[in-house]
Amino acid sequence: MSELLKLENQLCHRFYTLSNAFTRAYRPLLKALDITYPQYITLMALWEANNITIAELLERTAIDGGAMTLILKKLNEKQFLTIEKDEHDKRVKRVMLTEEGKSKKQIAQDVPSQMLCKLKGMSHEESVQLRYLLDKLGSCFNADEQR
Amino acid sequence: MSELLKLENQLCHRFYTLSNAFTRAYRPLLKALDITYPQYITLMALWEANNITIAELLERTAIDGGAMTLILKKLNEKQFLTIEKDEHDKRVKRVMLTEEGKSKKQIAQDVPSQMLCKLKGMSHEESVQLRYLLDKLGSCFNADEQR
DNA sequence: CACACTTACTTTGCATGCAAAGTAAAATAA
DNA sequence: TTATTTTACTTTGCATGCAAAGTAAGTGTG
Repeated sequence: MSELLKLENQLCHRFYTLSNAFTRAYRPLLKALDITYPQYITLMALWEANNITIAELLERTAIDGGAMTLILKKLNEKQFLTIEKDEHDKRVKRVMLTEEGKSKKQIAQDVPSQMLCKLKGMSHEESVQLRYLLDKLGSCFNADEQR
Repeated sequence: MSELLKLENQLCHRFYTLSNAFTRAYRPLLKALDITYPQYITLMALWEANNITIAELLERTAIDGGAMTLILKKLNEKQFLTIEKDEHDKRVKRVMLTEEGKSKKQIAQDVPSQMLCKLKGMSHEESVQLRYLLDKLGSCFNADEQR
């Protein structure tokens, strides 16, 4: 019967489903900011560390490089940030939040708590445990990429 | 400093990252079958329950309806399955594996175990615990959608 | 029976994710 | 210094994911 091939037994399918569920759940919350979920991740990275290179942004967000080019283009059009070439190394581009981009952080403050409200079914201990296991799983993939 | 907005603290970002990591990790494993990850999920659903409606397939796989139309078209072109209208209700379409589609299950047997090899960092207990927590988290979203 | 409503899918427009190819510039080697 | 290689990004082609609109075919109502 090959239990191994049952959809119910696939860890990957749970991640697939949950990741999509998160993206859908964030959409209405991000509507006020007029941004998509990957754009939100990008902004979070910048609110934490402004004026970083695109390479650093890719590192922090784990977003695809090709996609990032478009995301930054969108966020630039929306006046959230500017992009400038590094003076010393013209291959490098630096991303900087505009005042407007910085100010959006205030509005975004409510987003995480609103999301947490949707997840009331989980206790604090459980979410801590989940986070631990997710990071452990993540390290498996990272270790794999090292080779 | 708003700890809440730090990328490091976002559960959603872990899911985003891990889900993408899974998709990338599966790609080389699925190359022998010449299918993508969502196509693999679709086939797994059919190997478990053949001759089901598209609605049932959407239910089981949690794949987007619009995407499923294209996925089934691809899998049909690859001779993995056929699609026929239901005799009694012409709105409904039934998906059936071809002999070739069924036979691919044998080749796919190895995929899950190969993936498990990549995740050797986790113990059995941990993966069981992880699965429990993922399902619990999933039920939060499902409960939310009921409204 | 005619009209409104619901279903089961498909189509469309937009935004990624991914691999691979392409480009410009900096670092190295010869 | 010139050729080679490496970097940091961008571009391209293909496959979804998502919301919303569209279509065809049953259902339910009066």
